[in-house]
Amino acid sequence: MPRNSEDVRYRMQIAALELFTQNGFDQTTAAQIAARAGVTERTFFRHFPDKREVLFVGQEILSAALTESIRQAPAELPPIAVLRRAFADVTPLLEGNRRFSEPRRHIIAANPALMEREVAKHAALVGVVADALQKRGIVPARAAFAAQAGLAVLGHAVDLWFGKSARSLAQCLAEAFEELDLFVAAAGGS
Amino acid sequence: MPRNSEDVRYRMQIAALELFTQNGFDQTTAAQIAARAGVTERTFFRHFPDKREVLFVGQEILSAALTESIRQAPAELPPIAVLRRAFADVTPLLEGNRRFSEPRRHIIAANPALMEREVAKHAALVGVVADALQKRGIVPARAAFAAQAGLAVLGHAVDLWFGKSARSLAQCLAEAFEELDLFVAAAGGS
DNA sequence: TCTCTTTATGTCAGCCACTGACATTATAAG
DNA sequence: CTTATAATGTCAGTGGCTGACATAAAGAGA
Repeated sequence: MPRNSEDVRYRMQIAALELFTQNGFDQTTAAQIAARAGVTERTFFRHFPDKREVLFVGQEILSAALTESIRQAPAELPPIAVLRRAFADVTPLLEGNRRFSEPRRHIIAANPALMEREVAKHAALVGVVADALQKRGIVPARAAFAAQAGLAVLGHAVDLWFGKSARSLAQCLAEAFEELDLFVAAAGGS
Repeated sequence: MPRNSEDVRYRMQIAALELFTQNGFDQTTAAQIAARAGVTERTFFRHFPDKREVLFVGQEILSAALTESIRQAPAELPPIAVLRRAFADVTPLLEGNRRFSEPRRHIIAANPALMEREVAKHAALVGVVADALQKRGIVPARAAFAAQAGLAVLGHAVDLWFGKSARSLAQCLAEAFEELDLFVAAAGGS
């Protein structure tokens, strides 16, 4: 019965990426994005609660995927191993989205309001992951800490991946976890 | 030569707190705040870059005070001790602002857009503190970690302080640091 | 093929956050 | 009592975002 709503949504995301890259976020109006996608401004705001959110829809998919992987992990695994596994599980998802997430990064980094939203989304993701760990019986404080540290590692891995190297995301993840190990080992000193 | 600009700014902050508490953030217009302070909407936006910011001006003072205390701390102190000292230094500042920070908390907690700003400000504060620690010769990774952990302790202390107890902020800080010690000691197990 | 129903979209009016440009006041220095 | 300076007032305008109602697309059933 419904129209092809997914398609419209996708076209608006693409249009937004193009326009934001060309002219910047502030210089692009919601009406322009909608027009390029062949719809009306009103339709834009029916799909996205605000103009910024057109850049952050993928985050929820990642959030759900991580939660699911954590839920299904073997019961005997310690928190860090659970996260390692979860990150490996979402690797294809992240790799498939690189085309979009790379310009997205530049757009966000260039705009304070978008940085604000990004930070908030990150905090929310940390909370979701911490909750998922808690449901495995891990005490809240340790779950929160593991979530924070784990997502820091994931973020670092993605940073490496977006660097000019040709390494795969899986390799970058392995490197990032190794750096964490080195850091923890070195901290034994003081 | 200038008019009493500080006074106007202060009146707008008070007016905003009152109106936000009474009617909520979204239901209060910038023009209403300005009118209650005896000025124009335009003047409001000359003092605050946006409507939310009227609730976040104190943050910069705290940020500056912390940075200064960290800079002046004895060279031999380890990061956590530096932060402990800095938090003690800003205790009177925080205690003097309790009248405002308490309603502020409720207003912010009730509004997602304000929570977003709060999270961003917190992240910025962590960055500033980490920088200040770095300038004392602490390596970036450890400085960032100490800043994050330290501000978590401070936040927890303030949470305790805002609880229904009659404890002083200094007492709450001591308790929060003790909890950190216990947590670290317990983590020795795994 | 023709309804009929459901859902997405179009249209329109309107509020409010925020800004630029220029005029006007208050304050303190002389 | 001037006068220079910084703060405020005034006004018009843009754009984000919303509610209400009308319209169009697409599938289900006759």
